[in-house]
Amino acid sequence: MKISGARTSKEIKLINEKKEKLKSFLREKGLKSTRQRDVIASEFLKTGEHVTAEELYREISKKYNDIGFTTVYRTLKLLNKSGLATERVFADHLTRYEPLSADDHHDHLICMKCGSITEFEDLKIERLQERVAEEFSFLSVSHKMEIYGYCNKCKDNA
Amino acid sequence: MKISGARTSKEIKLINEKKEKLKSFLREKGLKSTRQRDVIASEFLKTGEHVTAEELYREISKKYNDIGFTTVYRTLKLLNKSGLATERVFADHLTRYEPLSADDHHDHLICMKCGSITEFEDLKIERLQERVAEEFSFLSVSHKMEIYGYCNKCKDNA
DNA sequence: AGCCTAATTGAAAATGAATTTCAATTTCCT
DNA sequence: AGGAAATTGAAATTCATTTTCAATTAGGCT
Repeated sequence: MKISGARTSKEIKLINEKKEKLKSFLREKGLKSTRQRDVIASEFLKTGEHVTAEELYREISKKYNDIGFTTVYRTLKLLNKSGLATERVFADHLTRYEPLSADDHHDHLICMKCGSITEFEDLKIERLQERVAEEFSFLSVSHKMEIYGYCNKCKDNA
Repeated sequence: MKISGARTSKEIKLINEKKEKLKSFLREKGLKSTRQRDVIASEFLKTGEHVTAEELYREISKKYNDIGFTTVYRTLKLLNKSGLATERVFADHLTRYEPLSADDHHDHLICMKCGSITEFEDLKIERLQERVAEEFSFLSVSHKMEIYGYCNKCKDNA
């Protein structure tokens, strides 16, 4: 999990934009900006990965000892509602969150041995999905696609 | 849930073939054929739907009052291992099972309002998925794809 | 700056699906 | 039929998720 480390100024700018978006969302809904929400959003946006509430909580606990699991859990739900995160459930049944940008529609390759999750995006597949939905007169809102198997590292040992 | 009702002789034949396949699997593994397993497999294969263990248990309870939930649960796991069922988790986090034929690779359209699940199959998408896997030197075993949105009935009321 | 109300926090409890335990029962091999 | 091994089902357990509730905090309003 990539929590900290060097970051380009572009990445930092994006994160700050997202944090502003969260603040607007809170103001709009009459909710409050708190230190906890700020810390959790920052750490979450920095990970860029598919974290569970538990994982993010443990990571945050290393730096802050006064932020509880429940708050991390609730803040992730909040980020989801505000459009900054998506909630996903893979085959292990755990709820994972990942930062979401408006125009990003990626899918996942999931290694059944080491559990690594690799993202990919394929516009042709997207278009075919839209066509399928049309065919069934279905109004598509979102989709998910996962390919399960063995990653490059694990397939040799399997 | 389509549990009973008129069935073509072709459907009946297919179900019987699958039940034979289960028996071979049990024999092969040194496991036992029991009345419960037979009833559960029959009812499950007849549904042809995406049932949870709970749903199938309730359905079976209408006819049989001596088959427990645990046995239904365990038999579904067994059917999964024997290749007669697949286990799937959709966005509601529940584990669902559906009868599986060797050459059937379908995906799902899931209505976010009424919860209806429609199957579809698209060979072009399949091929593109394989191509993506190759690109990442990933050995693909299975995939799942779900399109979430509103079905024909629900989209008008939404 | 202080007040006040509503929102937030976090520990603990509750929920609920999935899984395991265990004693009684059943299968099926010999 | 006899016996070892597998199966069953009720109940207990596990574990992630969600809710509860009393104490705390944010931020609009004087």
